[in-house]
Amino acid sequence: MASSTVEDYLKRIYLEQQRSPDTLVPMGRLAEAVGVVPGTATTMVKALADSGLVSYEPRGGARLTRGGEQLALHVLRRHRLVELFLVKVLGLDWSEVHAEAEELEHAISDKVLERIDALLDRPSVDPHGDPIPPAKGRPAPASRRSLADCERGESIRIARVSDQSPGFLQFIDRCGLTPGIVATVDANDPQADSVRVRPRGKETVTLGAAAAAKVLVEVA
Amino acid sequence: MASSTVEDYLKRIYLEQQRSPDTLVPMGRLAEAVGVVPGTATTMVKALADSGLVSYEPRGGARLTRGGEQLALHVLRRHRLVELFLVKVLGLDWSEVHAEAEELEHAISDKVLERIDALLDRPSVDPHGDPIPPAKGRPAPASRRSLADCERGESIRIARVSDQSPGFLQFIDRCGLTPGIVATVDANDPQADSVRVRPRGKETVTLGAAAAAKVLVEVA
DNA sequence: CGATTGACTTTGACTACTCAAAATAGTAAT
DNA sequence: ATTACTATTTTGAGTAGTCAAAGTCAATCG
Ligand SMILES: [Mn+2]
Ligand SMILES: [Mn+2]
Ligand SMILES: [Mn+2]
Ligand SMILES: [Mn+2]
Repeated sequence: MASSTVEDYLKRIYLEQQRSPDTLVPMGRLAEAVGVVPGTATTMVKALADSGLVSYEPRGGARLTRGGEQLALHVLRRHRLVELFLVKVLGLDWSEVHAEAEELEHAISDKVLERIDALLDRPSVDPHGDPIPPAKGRPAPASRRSLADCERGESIRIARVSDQSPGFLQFIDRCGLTPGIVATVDANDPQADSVRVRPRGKETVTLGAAAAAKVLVEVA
Repeated sequence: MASSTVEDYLKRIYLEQQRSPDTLVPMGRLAEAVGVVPGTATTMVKALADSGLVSYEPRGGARLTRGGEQLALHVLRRHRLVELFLVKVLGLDWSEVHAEAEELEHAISDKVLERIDALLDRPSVDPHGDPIPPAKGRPAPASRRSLADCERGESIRIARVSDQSPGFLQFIDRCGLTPGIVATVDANDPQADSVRVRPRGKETVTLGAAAAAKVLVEVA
């Protein structure tokens, strides 16, 4: 059985790998993501390599093996199903479920997970729009296009919000830019470093480029 | 924050204390209950004593302090609410929820616990008939009288089953002796070391004294 | 080329938890 | 009052995970 520490490392490596595919995840990045000092990450990754869960190149970085990826996806599946469950069944706010799921993802058995999946009617995305990995196999690739990449006049649908911090999620909520919503891009001025967007039926909002980059979209 | 290990020790001490009130819990008993060797329990209990959660008398045993008891009750509340939740909301069998709750009891936040409590409509007993400790204060004292203590002809109600092992619970289920059921005692022969009992609307069943002692009752 | 810099690795130490096995202290029996 | 038995405690060692700080590597820059 993988400890919850190991599960968190694998999940983190997976997510970092998604952000820049075909590259090794450097130890500094991983340490930052997991919340430890770099030396700790090095030590841990060497142990993971010994268990065959990652491959490790000294001074290069780490990459998940097939086995490590499967485990990471299983953790991610638990995390995201739990998040959706907390929102849909227990009525928590989408801004607070990430922290809850961070613990619960390690305590849910396969049996309970299956019940949750059934109760939610086999959902495919979590409250933040992130794809829920299937019980086996890889998840559908998620949108990589953000509001910051949109042209003026485009009509798009909000797909995911890639920042889990409660404050940002609450802000997005107030703007009405939650996943699923259709919106039109009123302006995108690189010089002004900002994007103006109008969610259907709501008022126009202006986001700085950094914020806009955290809101992923798909064609409406 | 108390680790899950600490939480389990405290819970175990509490439960052993319930079984024989006004006595210290000896280290052998505690070690057995927690699933470690006696030396480990001694070490741990000394650490708990240093944190003020238990009082410890060498070669006597341990007892919870007020603080330790509160923590133990909080863990027990989570454990039992989770059990009921798993049965009522996710449809698991009462014979399997104990093992699940053993993990989940350490991962549930106060907020989630409150939602579960509300969703279940502030229940007072878990699927095995054990009282759910209130958010603050002590739980109602549970019945201590067992089927083995009943007289022939008595009409009683099954209150709790004090053995959480799946096999025993499934057996009890088949007999129809689940908590809440009313039954009449057909015979209780100390010589035969067995009790015959007839659950309302079901067939008479015969239990050995040891099994009967694990089925707690109250006046019907 | 050599020096500087910044990321990475190594080392040593610490906390939390555990077991095996030896030492000890009561208790019970001779 | 010894002796024997049993529960408990102590000791020594090991695993998992972590940090601080010192050491190393390699890329970059003068
Ligand atoms: Mn986690
Ligand atoms: Mn999410
Ligand atoms: Mn537990
Ligand atoms: Mn129970």
